[in-house]
Amino acid sequence: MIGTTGHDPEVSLLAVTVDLVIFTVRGDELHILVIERGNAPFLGVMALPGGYVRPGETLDEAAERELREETSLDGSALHLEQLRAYSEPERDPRGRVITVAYLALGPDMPPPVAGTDAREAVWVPVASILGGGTELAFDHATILRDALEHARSQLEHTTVAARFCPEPFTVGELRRIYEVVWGFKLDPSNFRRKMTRAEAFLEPTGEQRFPDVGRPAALYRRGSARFLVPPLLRTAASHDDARVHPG
Amino acid sequence: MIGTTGHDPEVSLLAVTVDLVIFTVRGDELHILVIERGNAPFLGVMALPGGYVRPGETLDEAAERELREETSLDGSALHLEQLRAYSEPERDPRGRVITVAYLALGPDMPPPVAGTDAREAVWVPVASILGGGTELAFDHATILRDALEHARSQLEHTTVAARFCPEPFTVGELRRIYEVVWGFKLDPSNFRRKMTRAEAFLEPTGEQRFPDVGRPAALYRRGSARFLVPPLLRTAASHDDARVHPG
DNA sequence: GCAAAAGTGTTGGCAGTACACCCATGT
DNA sequence: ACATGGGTGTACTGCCAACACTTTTGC
Repeated sequence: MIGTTGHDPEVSLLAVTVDLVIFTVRGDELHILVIERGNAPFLGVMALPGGYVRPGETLDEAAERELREETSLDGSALHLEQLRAYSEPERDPRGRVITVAYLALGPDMPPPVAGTDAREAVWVPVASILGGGTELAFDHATILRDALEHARSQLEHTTVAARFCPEPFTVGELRRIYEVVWGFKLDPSNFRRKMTRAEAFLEPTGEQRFPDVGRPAALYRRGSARFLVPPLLRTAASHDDARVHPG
Repeated sequence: MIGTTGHDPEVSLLAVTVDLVIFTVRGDELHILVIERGNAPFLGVMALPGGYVRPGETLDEAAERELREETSLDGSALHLEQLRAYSEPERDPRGRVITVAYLALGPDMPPPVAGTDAREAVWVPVASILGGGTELAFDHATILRDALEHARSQLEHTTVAARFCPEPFTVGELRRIYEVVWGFKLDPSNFRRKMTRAEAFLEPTGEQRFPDVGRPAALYRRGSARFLVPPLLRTAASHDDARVHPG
């Protein structure tokens, strides 16, 4: 059915963009990097950073390029991963544009650069977007919801949570990442047991950090493992109460 | 950095295709549907079914259309899910073509249609491709590997395995799906316990099936649940061997 | 024909493990 | 206040045994 001529298929060309969902943990809230649009449509509305894929580059390269432009951090410092493609014909009022969404996780970063291009980038709490306090352009709210669920799931089975922590870090800091992303408290004792028993997840430095208050905490670096075995599952029991973000 | 004119961004248009990894279980082997290419490049080489995305349709619609054309089954009978995009500039020798891969799971289907278009579709054991016995065009072998790993992971956490079974089906048939896709034996007792206890996974019909040999088995239909809680994990212990009972 | 064996599905029990929950202690 | 460590009861699961139901085989 493709190519009714039987010779040259009816190749339709599409505009392709990449859009980035860049998560970080600031304070006790999950944040995402958004830009204020400087052009129509959605002039002045917040949107995910992104841009068109250039002829010679892969999608991964385009995502890394956009990430560098927005955060002035090289991709090696962050976890960057393709999410999925979004292709609703009406998702962009200018015409047919499909986008490939990427998920990026990183430690709390320096204030985003705003000088190199006309767009102003800001960190916004994810809760204020999902709660309706901040609108996102296009279908970017849908992409954000998918990215959040994917990130929450990734924390169960992989070691990416450590990418949120500047090295070296304590077990308590890593636990706070889980609590902020998942939205509920974890038992410190059980968490420590699982994390330290997981093979090649946490690599002890032998040093300690002395906080303003409380017992000193052992410091760790990221290990070589990419998967967390056994996984740390979000069980039904975990959701009981103790929401980090009530209301 | 996008749009050096500051007004009209340098929009590059790309050819976009969808490619389908259609899995089914035939006998005791996992099979995939492939077509023999009728045009250059890779003339005569096996490839994943797929085709160009048309201007008005979403990627999902394009994937469903290709699926219908190749299997003469509507999408409602199969599980169809987007995998990810592949975008290496050199993946297609004709020029820049990015593809979005889809994963389809379904019961053993009627012989694929070969008359409507010039392409001949055949079921091939996955093992013969991964083992090197059958070559695939483009980067389709990579896509297949990714799809297989994704399918294996999906069986752990979701109820998609039941999509391989024509209704009604027995617990033993469902267990064989897991064994074939994962490649090792499962304990019948434990498997039954987990599956029947999972909420809304298996819906008893009250009927029985009388096999050629052995005790009659209770028949079930797919329940409404989409996720399998608690998950059925591929633990290290499960990989022991292909034997049910050691010794 | 009848008994035994073989093959598959189903049920239940036992033991080891993992985890949620709680408590204790160090700094 | 927080990190760390340990202990206990419960739930889950791997392993195993027994039983149920049917067909096939042997005599």
